[in-house]
Amino acid sequence: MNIDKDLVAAMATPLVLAILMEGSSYGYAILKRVRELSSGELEWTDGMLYPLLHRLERQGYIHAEWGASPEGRRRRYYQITDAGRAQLAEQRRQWVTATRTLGGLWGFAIPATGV
Amino acid sequence: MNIDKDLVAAMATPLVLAILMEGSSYGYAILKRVRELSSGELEWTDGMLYPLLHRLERQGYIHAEWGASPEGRRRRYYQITDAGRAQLAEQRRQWVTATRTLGGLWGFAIPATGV
DNA sequence: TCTATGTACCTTGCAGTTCTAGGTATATGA
DNA sequence: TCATATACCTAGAACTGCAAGGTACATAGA
Repeated sequence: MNIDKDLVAAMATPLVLAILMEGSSYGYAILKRVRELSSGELEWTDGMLYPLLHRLERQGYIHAEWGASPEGRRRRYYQITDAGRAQLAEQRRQWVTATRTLGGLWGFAIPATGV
Repeated sequence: MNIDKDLVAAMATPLVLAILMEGSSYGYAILKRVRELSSGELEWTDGMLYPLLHRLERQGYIHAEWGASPEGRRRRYYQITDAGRAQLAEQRRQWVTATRTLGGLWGFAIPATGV
């Protein structure tokens, strides 16, 4: 399928934050989770993800610290912060608004109970 | 509210094409329709819209011709083409996919019947 | 007749972003 | 010892979006 560049950009931040809501994680695992969640339709490269993680950290939405895998390879674990949770809620609200607007023209709607 | 830059970019093309599905229109009117549809939450400037219209025309999704308002002012009327209708359907499909992916994490879903 | 407001369209330029391409390193299994 | 998977990082070329600025005319009101 291949999702449009603009739509991928719009999804990037909420997707990473939402994944970190499931529990702390690290770059390589996030990359695999994205592929899994989108059934392979989102093909992020690591070169796209790492700069995003750095930016989210700079913005205070996530917090990072070094750890290690069971085999001893270094990993940089990320967890979502309070600011990140607030940001995610805001993005969710915006996404719903956008989908409502388009949905009105397209003939579908997000159920009110889901919002 | 103020919607995020990336989300605005992702909505732009489908929104314009969907508005033109309602019937041919022109720049200034499209701008007002966008405000109306989003209940004022999307504040596009004309400096954003006109380049977009030109791009969509270049891509063959819309067709333009000069006309005039009842008062005699020139207007550039746009109508959606077959390619534009196909593109709109594709974008709709992508939007639904994206919303499903995020919706799975966020706990809402687009009803299957609406797709 | 002058001014303000709404209608209507257009483009340049640069500030900002993005992601491709390239790099490092280690564990495991064949 | 070679290939593959894991794991992370960055420089900078390439792109792009949109704020700002420009033109023009109709109408209403002072």
